Amino acid sequence: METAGQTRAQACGQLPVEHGDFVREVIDRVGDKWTLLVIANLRDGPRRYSQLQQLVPGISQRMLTLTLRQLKDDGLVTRTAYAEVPPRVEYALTSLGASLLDTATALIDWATANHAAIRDNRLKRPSGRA
Amino acid sequence: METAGQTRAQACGQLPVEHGDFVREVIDRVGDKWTLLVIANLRDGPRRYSQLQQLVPGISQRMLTLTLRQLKDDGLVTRTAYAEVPPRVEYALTSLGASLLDTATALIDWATANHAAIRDNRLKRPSGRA
DNA sequence: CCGTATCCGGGCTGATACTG
DNA sequence: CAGTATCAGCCCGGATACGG
Repeated sequence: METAGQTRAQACGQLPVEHGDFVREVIDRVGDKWTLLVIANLRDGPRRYSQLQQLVPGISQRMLTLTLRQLKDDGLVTRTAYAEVPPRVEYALTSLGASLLDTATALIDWATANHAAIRDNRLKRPSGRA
Repeated sequence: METAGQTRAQACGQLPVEHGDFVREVIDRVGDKWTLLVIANLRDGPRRYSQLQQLVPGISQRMLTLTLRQLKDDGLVTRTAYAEVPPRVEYALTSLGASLLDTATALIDWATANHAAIRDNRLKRPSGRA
């Protein structure tokens, strides 16, 4: 289907924004409330469930589980369960997940660098915002 | 809450993922359904309202307006209305918006390059997902 | 320790209709 | 052309309680 489609899409030097469908599908995933943060926290290697819960401040068990499962289903992380007495489960990025890590990091960096400016602007130009 | 607790959480040259708050606030904005696509479509210069509506396939008037207004409030785009007989309004990226463009483009590129792989993985490893 | 299941509310979203 | 207004639906996401 799209194996060759995307190749020629950007042949003109433009961004392949035209396939809003694919992009939105992925952005919707990546751009949801926690995914990016979880991925970013796996940058330094495998993490345990409880570790991630601490690393991502406000996340609930439900959301962590859901995010992790989704990530695993999408092939971005691996899940390894050790059948030990105190159960231990580790999550790690796959190569696919790692490839997203760069972009994710960039986005987080941008957010960190510019969130103050955004807030500032938002206060200055109230055009009906809540 | 976590007002002071997270501030000193890092300090070792790591990514500032610890400020999940700011990051999430921005990611939530940027990562919503349409923002990224709209921004990407402003890469080549100012666009008119109706142009954007065509450029972003499935977007509704409501969502385009909302996204645009939000973007304007956040200082990522400018809105210029020309008092002409057929009303004309143009939207353009600010420097702040342009600085996000790089990252946005990277994310879109990633999505374009890997959406097939993700779909593939999703079909192969059903752990309860559709 | 690592999840899962259920309840439930809020906000985002789309469709439609109307205005300057 | 470029919005605004309203309504109804759906999914996200948090809290809680329970299972392996």
